[in-house]
Amino acid sequence: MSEDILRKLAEVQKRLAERLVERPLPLESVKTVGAVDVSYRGERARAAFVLCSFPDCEPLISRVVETEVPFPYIPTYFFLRETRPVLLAIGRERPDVLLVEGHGKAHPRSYGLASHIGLVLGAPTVGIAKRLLKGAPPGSWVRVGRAYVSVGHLVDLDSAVAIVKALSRDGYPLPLKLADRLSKV
DNA sequence: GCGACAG
DNA sequence: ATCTTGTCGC
Repeated sequence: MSEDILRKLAEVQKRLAERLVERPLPLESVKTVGAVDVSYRGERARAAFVLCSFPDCEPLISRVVETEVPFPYIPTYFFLRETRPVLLAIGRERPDVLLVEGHGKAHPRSYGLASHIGLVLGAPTVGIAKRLLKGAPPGSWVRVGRAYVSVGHLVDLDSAVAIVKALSRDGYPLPLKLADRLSKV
């Protein structure tokens, strides 16, 4: 992937970031939560989606899909690689809020995978990552157990943190652990 | 040469 | 993420 292309993609990320909306998502309005994670087998990606009740995390629906991944993994351009498998796994399901394995606003250009998925679906998303990215804006994330939480779309950080805290089991959101396990079968 | 490195 | 054995610690 050429430097020129990446430079242009970076500009696209900055432009799309301006369209993200941050607003409260009352816990009382959250009845279901979704989670997506992706694993790899060579050139193939295996994405798993799990729909759970909130906040008790009872699994309601799950789906596992496998697809080609045309893009390599490039830090801060992660969305290029995982958008397709993630969207295929989600299908037509529309949880009240979706947890995505990867950063949201906690990104050098405030536009991680969780932000992109939220914008594409026009649905509330929260970014969850195990490690912090260097250029993340100060105050764009909060640590909940082992997870770094940041806003994706249609939710604010306070709401995102409250939601993740309610789903956290042994230091990590349970729905994501379920999706992670499913993707690795 | 040095630092950074979501998954 | 994935490749991979034993090993340290609670």
